[in-house]
Amino acid sequence: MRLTEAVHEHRVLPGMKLSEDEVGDVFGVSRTIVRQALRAMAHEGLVTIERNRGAFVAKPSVKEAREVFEARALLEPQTARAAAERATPEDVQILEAHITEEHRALAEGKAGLALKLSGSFHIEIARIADQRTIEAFIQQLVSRSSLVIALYWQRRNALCESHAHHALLDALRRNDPDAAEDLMKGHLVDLLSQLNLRETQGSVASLREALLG
Amino acid sequence: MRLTEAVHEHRVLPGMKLSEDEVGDVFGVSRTIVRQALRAMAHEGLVTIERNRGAFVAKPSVKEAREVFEARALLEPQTARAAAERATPEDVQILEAHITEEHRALAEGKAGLALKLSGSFHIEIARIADQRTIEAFIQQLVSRSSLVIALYWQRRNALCESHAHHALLDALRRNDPDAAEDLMKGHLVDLLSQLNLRETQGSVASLREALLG
DNA sequence: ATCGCAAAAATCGTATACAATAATTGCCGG
DNA sequence: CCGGCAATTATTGTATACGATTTTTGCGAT
Repeated sequence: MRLTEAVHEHRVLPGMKLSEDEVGDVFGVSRTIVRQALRAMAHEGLVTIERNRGAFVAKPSVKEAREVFEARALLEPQTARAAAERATPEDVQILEAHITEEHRALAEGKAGLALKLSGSFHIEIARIADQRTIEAFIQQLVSRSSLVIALYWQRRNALCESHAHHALLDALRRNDPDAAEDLMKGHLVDLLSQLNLRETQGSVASLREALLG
Repeated sequence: MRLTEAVHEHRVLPGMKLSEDEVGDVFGVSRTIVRQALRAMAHEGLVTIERNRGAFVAKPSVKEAREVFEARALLEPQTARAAAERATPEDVQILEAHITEEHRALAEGKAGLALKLSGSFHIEIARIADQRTIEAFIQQLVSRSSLVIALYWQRRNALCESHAHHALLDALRRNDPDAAEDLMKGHLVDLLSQLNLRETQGSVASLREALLG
């Protein structure tokens, strides 16, 4: 859904209220549909719903941020290993395209889009590993990581990322499970180390502006 | 929700149709509420929704069954380790109560209830580990495991289970992370080994009967 | 008797209307 | 001038109504 993308691309920020009427107006759909979408997003941890108060973009706590990366540390290295065992040339090609897109987005200054693509790289690896169940979990974790990054990221440059992804791609191309597992583990540690896990409160702008701008 | 419990206790079986009107009648609520619940259950993999056809209790394929246990194998041993590091006497007491209830349910011939309690034992361990994110994943996996068991279980006796849970409880009581991790790993392997992962098609009885009986 | 097609019934998807709850505003008293 | 209470406004929760799609049923032809 487009609202999910807006969250992934940091066009709507944690804490922002997602009024049912307002979202419905923006997308030209009824509240029924909006409610469905919001509840689905709540299930993935992207929004929190407070009874009789409405839906808000989730603001992961520091503890939750750590939990997300701990869960990723349990799931992704092993998944990268399995992916390296199974990766075909077609898979490698798809991942290459992903990285290319990611670079282009960065070059065009679209940091939000680049972040979203960077996340889908991880999801694609789970798909290559042929683990749909784990893939769904990783998708959730990547989504929530995006919120964590919106809240706790220190640097503004995401250059380090692309290097790690390149190295992972190489390991998959060589069908080298050990390398893939280690690289993924290191990559996650790197990501976590670049977070500033202290309390901050993000600013909340206008929803309509963020979606239409 | 009560419908979720009915699935966990094998009172409604995989493949059974969950008509919105019928479920609404049984519980005395509107279709709106039923739809919310069904969509939530679909998100957890308990039911599958086919557009314009309705919701059905999910029938995990053999591949999906394997995936569920592979995911559990990635998450639960580490979680048991963490739980063993943190377990307090109160935690141990809660788990003991769980096992007692489980035994009583078995003694009373309520196999479905015993199965549900056996699942909540695993979830409780994640709670003790203080990992809410992973806890939510394990909850999903336990739910889906219940469906897998309904479809692929061979023996009718679940006695082996209680022994494994006892041993795990001991490891937690002794705050022995290594033992907890190994025991959990072995427990999951045992569970998987008792499944007959060949295609079967379960019989589907009447919904209203199953819920009200 | 069986297959195919058409009409009827049932069921789901979406929109809208009404009720319940929370947030806001304005007023009054201190 | 400030704080608290009441009425108003806004927003969500739930039910219901209508349209779309699918499934079933019944009839007729082969």
